[in-house]
Amino acid sequence: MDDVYLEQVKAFGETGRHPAARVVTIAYCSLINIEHHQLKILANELHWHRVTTLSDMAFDHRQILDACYEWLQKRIQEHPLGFSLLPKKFSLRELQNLYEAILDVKLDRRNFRKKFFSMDLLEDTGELETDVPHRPGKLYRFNYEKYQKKERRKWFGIDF
Amino acid sequence: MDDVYLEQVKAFGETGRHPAARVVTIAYCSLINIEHHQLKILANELHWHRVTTLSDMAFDHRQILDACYEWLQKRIQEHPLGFSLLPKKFSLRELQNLYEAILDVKLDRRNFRKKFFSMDLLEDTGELETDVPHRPGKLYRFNYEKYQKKERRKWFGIDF
DNA sequence: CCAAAAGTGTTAATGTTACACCCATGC
DNA sequence: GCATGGGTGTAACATTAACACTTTTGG
Repeated sequence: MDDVYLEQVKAFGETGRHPAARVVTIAYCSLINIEHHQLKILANELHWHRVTTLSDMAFDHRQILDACYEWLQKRIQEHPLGFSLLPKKFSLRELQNLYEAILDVKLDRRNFRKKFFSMDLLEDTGELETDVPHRPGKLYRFNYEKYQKKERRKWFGIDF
Repeated sequence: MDDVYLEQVKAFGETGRHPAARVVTIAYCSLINIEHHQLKILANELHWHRVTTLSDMAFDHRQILDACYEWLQKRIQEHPLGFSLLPKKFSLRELQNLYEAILDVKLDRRNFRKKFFSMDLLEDTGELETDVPHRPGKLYRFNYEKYQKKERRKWFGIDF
């Protein structure tokens, strides 16, 4: 695929990963909407899979996948990755669904809202959802520019 | 050096890092007590340096160092790295000094104490500091076993 | 009018920050 | 007895968690 934003997760370079030789793999992770991206290589049994129902993988590939998923769960809590997976204008429900899916938790709707609004990075577009069989939600846009300018504290607090 | 525990920080593989060819570097970070470890290679101008007063570095090595330092500052807040740098039995003052040095912040003594004791991973050895020109502090030991068994929550809270 | 999800506020619990006094040791 | 840093508790504040009712739309 072209034009996908990748972030590096980790390099895997243990001896013995591959039976034939020492192989170093650098794993990257990306959030992409599979509706909007086609796999270019259709050979080699290349498919999309659910993370919950994965068949056996070769070598240490399962470990790599697990490392990526854990990385993602942590990363998305600390950085605004998720928006690349949503349309430019999205409802809070879509955003929450995304977080719930990735983190595999249920979140309180009101507290989720408060949290995001308190970060002050979502802009009301003034538009509403359409074609929903219930009260339409407002559509928001993520303000990347504001996010960039925001000063991030180095100190979060010791906790382990 | 032998026998130092390394943790991987990041791989650097941009094109153009090195003028001659594409070079991939995998950076690792370790906390070691330079009193207890000798540099084995004395050629090649290999020395210890303070991070605060570093001369120019070749290629993108400064970026690598910065990435490592930032990684360390984050990592030490979430994982018990620091103890590898202290003697097995250490005073809380030593521990706090370590955190203050790495994070480059001043911390409140009482709150630091409370924080660590609330994690319930420090064991009182019953011993005291010696040869200090003031009231000696108690010596503690970090309980790695308890730390391992501790269940870590996946969910910390969205914040960016 | 019914179903479905949106929108909203308050309270309790928890965690974090700020801060001051007495104590034990070496000199 | 003085200087130095060790040890401790509390109150204000900030953050998070829990929780229920009204509103808007489509059918």
